[in-house]
Amino acid sequence: MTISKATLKRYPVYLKALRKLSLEGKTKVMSSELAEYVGIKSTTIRRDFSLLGQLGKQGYGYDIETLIDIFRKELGDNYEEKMVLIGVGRLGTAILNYNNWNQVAGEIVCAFDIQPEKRNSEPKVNVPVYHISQMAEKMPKNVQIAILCIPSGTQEVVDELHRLGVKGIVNFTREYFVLPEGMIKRDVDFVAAIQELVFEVNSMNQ
Amino acid sequence: MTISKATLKRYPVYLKALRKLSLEGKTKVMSSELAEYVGIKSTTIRRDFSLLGQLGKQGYGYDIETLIDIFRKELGDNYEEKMVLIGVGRLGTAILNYNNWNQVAGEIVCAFDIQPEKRNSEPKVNVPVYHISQMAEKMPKNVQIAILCIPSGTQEVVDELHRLGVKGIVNFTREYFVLPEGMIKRDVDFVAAIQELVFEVNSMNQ
DNA sequence: TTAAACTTATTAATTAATTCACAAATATTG
DNA sequence: CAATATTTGTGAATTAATTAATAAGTTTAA
Repeated sequence: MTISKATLKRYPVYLKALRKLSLEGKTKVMSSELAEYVGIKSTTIRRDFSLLGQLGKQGYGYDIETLIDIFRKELGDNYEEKMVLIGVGRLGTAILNYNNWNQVAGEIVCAFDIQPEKRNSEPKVNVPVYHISQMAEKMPKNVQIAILCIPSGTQEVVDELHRLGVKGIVNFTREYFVLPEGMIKRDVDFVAAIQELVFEVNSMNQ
Repeated sequence: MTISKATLKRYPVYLKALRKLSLEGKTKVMSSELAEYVGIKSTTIRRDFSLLGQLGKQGYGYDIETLIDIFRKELGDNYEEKMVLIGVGRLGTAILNYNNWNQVAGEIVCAFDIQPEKRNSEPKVNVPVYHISQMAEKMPKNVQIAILCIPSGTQEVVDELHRLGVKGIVNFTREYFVLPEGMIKRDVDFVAAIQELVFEVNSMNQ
């Protein structure tokens, strides 16, 4: 069975909401309740959930802890995915630190930059930083995901990552690049998000 | 005429690619060429473009500068949207600086934080920072969009923004909050992006 | 100048995603 | 314990988005 892209995008949203509800002391939730919480129709939620099994109980609802466990498993909390970060600038550093706070889908094990000495001397940088030209030698085994925070030279880096067997890219760069066959990426582009929002807000006005 | 959500999300992608092409010295582009570049089917591209008018010429293609002009106008480069940023931590500071680099859909005019004195003394913070309790007094006129980078207390801030007439939120927080009626938001959640990617990469493997 | 080769724009067809409607199961109440 | 009220899970129907097919306009080359 294959889960649709649209559904896949909603799972992290559900997990986030369920954690919040759990923190508030709730132990069960109905699809209609969750629907109001996350702004997704209850019937869509039930459909999405049902793809992972019969998670609920008729006349009752869903047990929050059970759901969280299932989503954690599905979304990777238990995969302990090893990741690398490329480009330890302000944004890259923000992400490295962010990584410590929360329950994330794995951990960043090392980073690459064109100024490794400088980066390594910064107290906020909490993983070893190697020169970007040493990716082939220094890339740890079984790294499937790279987080890209460099302002330029993206294509070369992506091609090298591909050669080294990296499968997925979380892309913070604004540069365009061609994604090699067999790789997957997710863009995290807040400038694009702002542009969309400006467009929508202004078309809402008139 | 109303443009679909899916199309709206692609416009910033096109703009980004067109700028890159322009920078490379190209002056015209065919939909099939652009398709390969951005990984979107050419027919989808033509359909998306056609919603904004007859932008191309049969047998020729599209003039890149014309397209860029049109997208800039549509996406807000010319709106000079005034925005505020809330939460001047590592991530917030990264965004403030990011804002300087690129052509963005407007500018961040001021920020709010719980430690305004500290933030104002940091050299990298290039806009005035006010205490978050002073939003009502210090919020500039005509701010429609707020960028949210706070780790907690989100709901209260969002409700206050709503009262102050802010229409759109670019949400970097991971906390869940209920979006007040009439507001729009865009989530920029790289943890969610990673989780999706982990899920997809691992289901790709087997 | 004309015909062949292209490329967009748009109608029609297809595929993907969402929502409806209701059966099946559970909980609650008198 | 029986009857009623809930709430999930899922086929069927609907709506949204993408892709195919092709008509109409441009360019190029002989």
